[in-house]
Amino acid sequence: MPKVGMQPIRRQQLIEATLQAVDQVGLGDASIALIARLAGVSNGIISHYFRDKNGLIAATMGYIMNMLNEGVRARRQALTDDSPRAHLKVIIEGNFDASQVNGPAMKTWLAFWASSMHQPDLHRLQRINDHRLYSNLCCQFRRVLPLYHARKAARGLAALIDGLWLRGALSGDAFDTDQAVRIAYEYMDLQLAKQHTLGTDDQAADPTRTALANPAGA
Amino acid sequence: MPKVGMQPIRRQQLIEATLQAVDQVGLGDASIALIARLAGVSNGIISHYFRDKNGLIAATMGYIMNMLNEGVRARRQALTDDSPRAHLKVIIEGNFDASQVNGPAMKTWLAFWASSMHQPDLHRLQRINDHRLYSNLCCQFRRVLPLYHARKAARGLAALIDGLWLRGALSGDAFDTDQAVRIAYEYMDLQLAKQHTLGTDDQAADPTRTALANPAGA
Amino acid sequence: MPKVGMQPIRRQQLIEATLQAVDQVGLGDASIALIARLAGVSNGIISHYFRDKNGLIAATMGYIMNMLNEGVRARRQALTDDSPRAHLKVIIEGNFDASQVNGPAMKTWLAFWASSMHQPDLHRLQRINDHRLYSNLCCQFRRVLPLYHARKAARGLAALIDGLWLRGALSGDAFDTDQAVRIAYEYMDLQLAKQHTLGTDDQAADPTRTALANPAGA
Amino acid sequence: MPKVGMQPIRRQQLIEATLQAVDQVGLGDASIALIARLAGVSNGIISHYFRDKNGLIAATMGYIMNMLNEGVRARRQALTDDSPRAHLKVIIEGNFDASQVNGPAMKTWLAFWASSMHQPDLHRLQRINDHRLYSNLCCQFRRVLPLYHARKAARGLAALIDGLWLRGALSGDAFDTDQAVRIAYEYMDLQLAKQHTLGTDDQAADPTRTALANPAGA
DNA sequence: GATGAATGAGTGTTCATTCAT
DNA sequence: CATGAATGAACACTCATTCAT
Repeated sequence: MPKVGMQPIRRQQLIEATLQAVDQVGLGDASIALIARLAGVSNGIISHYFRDKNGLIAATMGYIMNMLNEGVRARRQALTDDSPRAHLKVIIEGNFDASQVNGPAMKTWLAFWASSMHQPDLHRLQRINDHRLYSNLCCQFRRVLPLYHARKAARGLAALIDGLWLRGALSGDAFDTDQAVRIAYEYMDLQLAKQHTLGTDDQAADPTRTALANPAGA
Repeated sequence: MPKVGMQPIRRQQLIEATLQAVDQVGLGDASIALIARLAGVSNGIISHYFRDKNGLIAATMGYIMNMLNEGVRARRQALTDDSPRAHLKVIIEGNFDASQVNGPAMKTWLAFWASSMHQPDLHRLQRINDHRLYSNLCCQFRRVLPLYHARKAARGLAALIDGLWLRGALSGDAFDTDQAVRIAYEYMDLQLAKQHTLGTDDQAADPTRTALANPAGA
Repeated sequence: MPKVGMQPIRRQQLIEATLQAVDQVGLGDASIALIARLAGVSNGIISHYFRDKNGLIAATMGYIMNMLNEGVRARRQALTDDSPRAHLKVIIEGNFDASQVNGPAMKTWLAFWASSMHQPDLHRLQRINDHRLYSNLCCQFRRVLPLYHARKAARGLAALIDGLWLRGALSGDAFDTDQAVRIAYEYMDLQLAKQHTLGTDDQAADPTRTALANPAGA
Repeated sequence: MPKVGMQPIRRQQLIEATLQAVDQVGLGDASIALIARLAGVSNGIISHYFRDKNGLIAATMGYIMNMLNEGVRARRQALTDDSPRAHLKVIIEGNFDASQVNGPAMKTWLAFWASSMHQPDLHRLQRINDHRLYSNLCCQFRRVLPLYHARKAARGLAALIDGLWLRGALSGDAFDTDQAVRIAYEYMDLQLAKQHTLGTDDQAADPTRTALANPAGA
């Protein structure tokens, strides 16, 4: 029963079977045979749609990352308030979206991270994604904070988001999204509060720049 | 060249070879044959000292975790200042100890996390370790903060530490320990600063308890 | 050279290679690699058709047992005489059929028996087969003998058949089918001869029943 | 704690551990390590007392066979009646002695038979034992039967004894010694009864000789 | 487009054997 | 005598991949 236009359907079918397989047995034991069985297709078809197993895994990660970005994008579009705080909240919430805190997604992320340490193509994907979070956060903080502090705040908030996600994923219990979001909000607010004491003048506020501009310490 | 009393030497030798192998090719591709070759011993010896591959991996993780705990313990012992802030700094620094931010350790941690999602024994090890960090932090925050805030601060700082570590590990660049420590210190200080506005009286300070005690909002 | 519909061909091919391997080196040393080599296929194909080595061995035993049953069935079908004696002769002859007294079959049976002591699935197969011989014999003896004597005759003849087969197999020499059949016939006839002195009335003929019916010895 | 005169003790200790191991996991899985553990000694000692594993197994079989012969010998010594029937009963009973119908012995016999098909030294041991039973039976039958009939009776009774033993061993249930002995006795008596119709004159009684002497059938 | 037969290298693991202590 | 450390080949089994149909 060969059909035309099956490509996107089959691809989606196989990606979802991959997530299911990783959820059940982990990436290491998610064999082509298991994935094909879960998808209800033959082994051979995978190489037809995704060159090889790595291709399928990369596509699966791309799918999850796309879900993440979509979650943020959709929330941003629904936004009426254009304040930095509103935008930051959107980013935080998007990172704890239901699409990211379910079993298959969490297990796949962890496996992906481990693999990215040894597979250049996955590592590239990983860096892009990591940078996007930092960049989005930094961009918003920058609207109210001097560059140095915006960067530090963005680094901190990105790490806090990832850390909350990580500890939630590893706990084995259901993910407590509310608690995670609350902690992230608080950090965001503490950073935003600096705007009232610092201004946005970069040079005055950046201790490293001052130090570098005055190497003699005079 | 069989000798008696080789057990501790061989075990250490094999654990180090495992770290080396994981560093080079990842846990998934760290075969018994590769580890044995790196250790300069035969394949068969591994089952002699560690029942099977899982035993070796569990022992390797135990070794890394022990290094982490030792790093904190040693710093704490060298402490002259008994303040919560000093203790918290020790915990933060210990978590970014050189033994934890090198390639082999970082790759092993990531692989361990991914595996712990599907191996009950590793998961148990993982939960113990996660809880230790939280518990240590909470214990110190509790000395100056009401319980609710101490818990929240501990959860936040634990997540921030893990997140900073994670993003540093995944970056692929050399780990910027100073930057990580600085961001963690700042979070710690922001949380400790609450002690001047909150006191340590639990019930007054806990918003959830207040809300519950006053459900009608009167 | 992958083809469709190869399953029955390959299965038969592999079963015959297994018999050949057992004949050459014994079941203990009949490795997957050897069997595959004898069959002229790759190692991996075995798990494709028979889950694992046990599956192949069970299938091989099933094949031999089927040959045995077929041997009896075919002889029975060719029968014009419906007497118990004729049927018993058929069973005896079937058990010394050429398919059962050749090297591969004899060695496989012996190995199977030894294995059946520790493998529940093989043991079940073994019991079914053992019971079939007894049951078939008993059924025929029952037509002319009281139940108690029919059972005893069937037990004896089954044991004699198996014992003749066993000693023939272990001797190392070519199997002397004629001698074995002659001895079994004689036992059969000695048992059948009882019909003229006993009748077929169960209760009168069964010494155990008589004893039980008359416990006081009156 | 090296002692003198340990040899026979250690050998016996290891043979019993071998029987225990075969009973528990079968000969195929009875590793040196397991046997040594069951005996409470080190792996290496086995090669000290029995060249290698085959040596241990051969010694174990020799031990069981010796038990069998001892069982017959002891019963014969206790005999007051010197009749052929009494001697035959002794042989039958000895073959169903408690030392031969327990789990370890039955499993070891079966494994031994299977191995004897491919190991010349075990095969030799096996033939000697098989022949001894036949020879003992034949010797007694010969006292009252012509040679041809004595041989046939001995072959039949040997087969019946082995077959009863085999089916009992394979059944998985407790061995019903009484039933087996009863069936064997009956066969023995049926054969002995021929003495009243045949006499002991070989030539008159042997149908094959008669046939050969009279090839024309006149 | 889709199947599943077939491959063969690679895996973890077991194990009899050796031998320095 | 006795130990147990060490070896390394052999094992069953898995798996991504290929390809004729």
